[in-house]
Amino acid sequence: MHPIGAAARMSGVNIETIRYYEREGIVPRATRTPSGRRLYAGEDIARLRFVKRCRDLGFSIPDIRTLLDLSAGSDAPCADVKALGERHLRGVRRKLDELGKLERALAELVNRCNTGRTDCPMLDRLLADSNA
Amino acid sequence: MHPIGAAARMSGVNIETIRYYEREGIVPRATRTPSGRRLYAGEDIARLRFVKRCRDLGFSIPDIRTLLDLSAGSDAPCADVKALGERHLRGVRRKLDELGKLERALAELVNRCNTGRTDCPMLDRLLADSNA
DNA sequence: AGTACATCCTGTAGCTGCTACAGAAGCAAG
DNA sequence: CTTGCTTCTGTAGCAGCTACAGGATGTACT
Repeated sequence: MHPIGAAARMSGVNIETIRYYEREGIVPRATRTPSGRRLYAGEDIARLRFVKRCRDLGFSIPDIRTLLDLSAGSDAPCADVKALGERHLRGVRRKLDELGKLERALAELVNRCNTGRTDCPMLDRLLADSNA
Repeated sequence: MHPIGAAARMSGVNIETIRYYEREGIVPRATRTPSGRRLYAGEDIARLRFVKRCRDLGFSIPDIRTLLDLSAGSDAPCADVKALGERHLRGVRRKLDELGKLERALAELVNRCNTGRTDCPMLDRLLADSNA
């Protein structure tokens, strides 16, 4: 059984975030020492690591709750997990697309800027009356 | 002079957000009718549109403040604008890169999932002890 | 004049997912 | 027994809005 600092190091989730997850019920309330300090067993740390990996993949907290529920159920949840993953993937791809467009627009604006001139093409564009 | 609803339609910034921008000092306090309603002139709406375009390009509120200051100054700020744009562009590219990695990792996980099996490769991966 | 309805006002609270304190207490080593 | 690290609870803050509540105002129609 490890105190929260060790659990943080082992899971990669920082201390404050672990406490936050506990408050939110993403991880169960940790057992406590008589003085009230949290203690984590291997499976608790595994769960933290699971949450961390999901977060690193961009899953939202509600999605992670669902994934945890699915992983706890005894039936075969692969279809549900896959569906959730695909939905999330579509969201990621949409964002990627939007960010790509944004990058191109921004790069074009910045490229127009030839330092040393009095007027600024980028500002002019941003200030323009129309959207054309 | 237009009331806030018209200003919102014309600028593409929604009403609550306009009020928020005023509170935050991103746009100056609008003139009021005797009864206290906001009135917007053409230049006010242009400023809102400027802010909107910057937001659409992903600039932060503090950055937009800077851009507004630069556009208000009488000297040639193109170098500064360009520098700010490039800094932001680097951030966008970094995000794009991270999101791309995430997309690949997620796609790989989802692809492993062949519905209909009892175990779920994606869950297994997320639950695994190691990071390998 | 009355009335129905849209628009607007201020002020405050909520969203996401943490992060950062403050102030107090416990714990381990020398 | 003191020093210094860790942990505790509870609360507030971040970004950038968005969504009320509860009230006032404006406008159009009868």
